Amino acid sequence: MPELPEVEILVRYLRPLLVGRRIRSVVVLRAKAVRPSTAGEFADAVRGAEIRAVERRAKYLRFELAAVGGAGVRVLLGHLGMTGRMYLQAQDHPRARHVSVVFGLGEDDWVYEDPRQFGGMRLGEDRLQDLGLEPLEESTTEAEWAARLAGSRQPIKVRLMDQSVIAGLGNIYASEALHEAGIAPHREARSLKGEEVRRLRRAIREVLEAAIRTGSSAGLDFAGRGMGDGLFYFGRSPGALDPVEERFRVYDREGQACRRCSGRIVRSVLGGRSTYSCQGCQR
DNA sequence: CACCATGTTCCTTG
DNA sequence: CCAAGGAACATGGT
Repeated sequence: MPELPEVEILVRYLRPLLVGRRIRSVVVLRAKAVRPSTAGEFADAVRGAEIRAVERRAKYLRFELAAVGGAGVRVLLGHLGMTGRMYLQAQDHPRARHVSVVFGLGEDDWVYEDPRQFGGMRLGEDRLQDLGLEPLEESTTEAEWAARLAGSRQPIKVRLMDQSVIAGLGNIYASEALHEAGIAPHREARSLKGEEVRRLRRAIREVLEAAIRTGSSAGLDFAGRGMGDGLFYFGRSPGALDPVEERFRVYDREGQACRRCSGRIVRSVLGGRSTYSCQGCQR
């Protein structure tokens, strides 16, 4: 479930369910999920704390925990990797196969599940240190964006996926944003004109906001057995439109026609990742 | 069996 | 120092 919009949607779902609750128990089923802490250290640090805030930074979930005595605030970061999910469910509910950590909240459990185990939870917020611009942050300036892209000979798409440059875009939305901006993904970052940087910045914002809107209004089933598109956990009724087809303009649409110009959508590989773009309207 | 997958980190090579 | 490429992580879908 992992790029910025999916994390934002998850944070909005979790926040009202978690803020004000106390973590009564912690069960670490996969030690790897809480590295570098040991399972014991992690559980001891979190048990008894009250959840004060649930936020997002880039693709990270950020939880503020207040210790029992109200002493200090501790930060817990979550990253979903490629397949991580989080949800609340009744305490006596049968546990899914790849659950990594269960936080007991009393009536129900806050569950972190991750089949591929590329994600994890960790104490402290060191990981936020080297992140680049937050794309939806209004206060970032045109000049900051331009400076981040100037000078680099890397393909613009690779640059967009570098979390120390702009934080939160992943493989899907990098392709989508470049299509929206009409810029070819293989272009050298430093070759973009001021006007193109402006367009790209706006396109990124639009694509991310549109994805958040779509997910927010989709009636997602966070705890369900994902039978949907692998991004959101839609239950899809037979004959219903494919949500991927509806939401993406280029991603995973190789060989199909562009909805904007009818050009061919092609797949290429940049930075080792599948990249989709329209031959007609991206240059 | 082969290949692909929303991410990040580490290592090697140039 | 930068950049590029590959492998690794672990599991599931087609």
